[in-house]
Amino acid sequence: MKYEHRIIEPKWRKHWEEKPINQPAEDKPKYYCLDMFPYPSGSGLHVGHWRGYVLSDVWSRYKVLQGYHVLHPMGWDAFGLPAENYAIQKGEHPAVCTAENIRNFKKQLRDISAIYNWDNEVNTTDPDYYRWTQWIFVKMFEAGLAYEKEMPINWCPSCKTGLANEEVKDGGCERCGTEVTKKNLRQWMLKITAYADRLLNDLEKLDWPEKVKKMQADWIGKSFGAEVDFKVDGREQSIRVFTTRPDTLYGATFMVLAPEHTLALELATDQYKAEVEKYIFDTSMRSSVDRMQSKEKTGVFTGSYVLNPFSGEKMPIWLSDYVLIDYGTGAIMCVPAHDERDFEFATKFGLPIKQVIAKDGEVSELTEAYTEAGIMVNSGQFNGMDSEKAKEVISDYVETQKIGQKTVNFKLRDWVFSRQRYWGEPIPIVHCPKCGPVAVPVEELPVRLPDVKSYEPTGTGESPLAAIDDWVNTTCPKCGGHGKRETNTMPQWAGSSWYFLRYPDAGNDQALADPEILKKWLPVDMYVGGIEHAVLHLLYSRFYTKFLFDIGAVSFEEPFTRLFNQGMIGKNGAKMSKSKGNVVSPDELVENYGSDSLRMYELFVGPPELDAEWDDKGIDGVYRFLNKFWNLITENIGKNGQETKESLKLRHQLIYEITERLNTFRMNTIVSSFMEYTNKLTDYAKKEALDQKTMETMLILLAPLAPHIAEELWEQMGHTVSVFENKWPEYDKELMKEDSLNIPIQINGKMRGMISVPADSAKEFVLETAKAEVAARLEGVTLVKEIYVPGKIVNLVIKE
RNA sequence: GCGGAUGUGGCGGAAUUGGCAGACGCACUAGACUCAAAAUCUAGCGGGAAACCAUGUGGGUUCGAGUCCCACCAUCCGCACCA
Repeated sequence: MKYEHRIIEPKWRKHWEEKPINQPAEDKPKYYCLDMFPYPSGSGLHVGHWRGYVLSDVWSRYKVLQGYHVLHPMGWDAFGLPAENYAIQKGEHPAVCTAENIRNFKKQLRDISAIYNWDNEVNTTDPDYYRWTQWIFVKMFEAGLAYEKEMPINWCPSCKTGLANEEVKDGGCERCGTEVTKKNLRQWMLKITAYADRLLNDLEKLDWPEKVKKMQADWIGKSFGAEVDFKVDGREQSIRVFTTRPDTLYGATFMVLAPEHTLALELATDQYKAEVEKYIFDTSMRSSVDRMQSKEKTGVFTGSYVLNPFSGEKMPIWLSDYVLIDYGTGAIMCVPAHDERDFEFATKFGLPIKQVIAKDGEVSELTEAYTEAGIMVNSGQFNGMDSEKAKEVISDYVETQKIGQKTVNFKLRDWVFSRQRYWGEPIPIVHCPKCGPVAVPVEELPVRLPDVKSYEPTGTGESPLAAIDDWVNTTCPKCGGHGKRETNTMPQWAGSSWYFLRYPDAGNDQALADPEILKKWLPVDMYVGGIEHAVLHLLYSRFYTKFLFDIGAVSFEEPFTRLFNQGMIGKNGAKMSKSKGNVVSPDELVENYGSDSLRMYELFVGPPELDAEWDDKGIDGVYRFLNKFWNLITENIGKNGQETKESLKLRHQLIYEITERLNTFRMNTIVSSFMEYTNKLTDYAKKEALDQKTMETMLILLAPLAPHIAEELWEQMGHTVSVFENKWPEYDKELMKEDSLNIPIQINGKMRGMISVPADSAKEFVLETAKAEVAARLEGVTLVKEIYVPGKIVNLVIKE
């Protein structure tokens, strides 16, 4: 007898839609389980997307059975480049394709019967939604956190838009891989750096994978040190550098400025002017990728000197592109003895190397930079001091001598927030010749995205919106005079940085969400999604949440309490993608095997946090299992089996296995446990019919994984309410115990036999039985030691 | 270069955290059923004739190591001149 997934799955899908399993109740605690929402692409969902969605659905259903009222919503990250590019390619308006794609995605999502709260659906392109995306921007503008700046930014020549630093990977565009160039553009920036410390410090509160926390911490890149002024020889001017190693100040023998440094040209003496000019020009022509790849040091001497405030020595000033203009002060003091890069530079250009830290206080011939801590030498009054201590002492000294100050530096840069593309939220700003940039009053939001004839990117640094004169020209909200609308749009991240706040109160037209409702549901208890957003979406969302906390719009500072990153699914050794032609669509699998089988295979394919290889044959295994399971239960319904010691034991062992593995997110082993125990119970059922309670327990445990089959069998057992009305069963360790134990016997750590003894046997008895079992091997040897680990193993140590 | 993760049969992977390595499944082999095939069922399935050898390699700790420690190799990921 085969189970008919084509009949029972639609039946229960319909049933759950009419009577949701996840009913609110006064006394139920809340649980907010969230998936990273997809952008609705034209190719639909593939089995890789399903993996995360199945995980979160299993988790949600488990939480329902544990008595929580679960919020498990879904929505659409529908603005942005992918949607727009797809629309351009199809020659349809993005709004049209997006709506169509959403319909398709929704149908697919329904097919796994994920218990999404569709009443709470959000769509970032809905004006009722992006009204609040714009509202947040206005609030940031009012707080001085959104500002305009003209500066060289990362520009993708293929996407024809500016990018945030976070969107550049290996010198290429995060979306399309095209090499990023620099372009001088007027930009809207968000001052995420104002939150650097909080974004860093609060990481420790989060139950997130260490890897993601570390990636964010490295991205924020906080380092402690000092800024120190070096007087230019023969001038009144001085140059400020940042260093994390004030302990090496005595060893600074030269200085290097970034070629873009404002003083670079000015410092060049007549003799060196031409060379300096050439170097500055050459550097400006090099691409960032080129600069990144060749680490061979280049540089040029300016002819000028600074004076080392500690040693008093004259230090030549050089220019080199290994010094970055946008970190620290764009100038460094060079200590070749104790910094690898400086050592390389000094060696190449024949600059002096002066050791000021030595391992044991003994100066030695350096063949490479000594970068570790040690004892101070050649450092005047600080000689003999531990260098770690000297960091502190010399920093203090710098401050008291008023030649600098202790400083903290971050790698994090402000967020380039404007995009020169059509399909995004208009930035709600009017440029007034008299008042400057003025925010559109919040009661006039949303600023709707107008229709436009050509929504293709212009590539000029202007967005397509700039071509719509009657939209661009407007009145200044402040003075009523003529003004022009901002024509840049927001990046895709704008809508996704706060969507999790909208779900619990998706229809609210008074605020982004009701504070009381937010208080109830937020923060998100479990957030499931891919690792690719480690420093993009996840950092931006944390920043938005902290800002909204500061203006009193929300009452918590971190949006996602727990994060789980599922691994990617690949095929033929590659990530699934349309271009590689290795995409496996779930639709056919649902049709042929049913959603229960697909769900279980998604779990069974491998440890959820690791990447996995899709095996087309693999789903056969879980399909066979579900058939076996079906047969086992249907054959035992109505047989009136009685509970036995054996069935009670197996039942409690099963509850234990499933519960513990669920709690630790070892989903692949849940499926194997289920298979194992189904095999055991099938053997058992050959002798003795399964009792009611055992069968019911099996169904409740299976329900989160394979809800349709569990629900159907539950009904066939005679129940009239859903299997999800049950409480998750509990196990009793006493009842799990075996009557007899199989104890392996080792001699000198090698397996030599096996005995079976009653579970409560005394040590002496076990050892005697064990020795009798391997008696032949004990003849003529000395027994040195007898080890018995209760219930586990016997090891006899002998000497020949 | 720096940092992190991973490494177990033909394949995906288990191993109660130091105690029977290879659970569970895929693939494969043989048998049953069938005119035949599919499906299903039964049995087998790391290597070796065996003693034994096997968890990337080499050491170490331990009565006992896939698990702990040291060194190395390979693969993947992140960062990449951040002073």
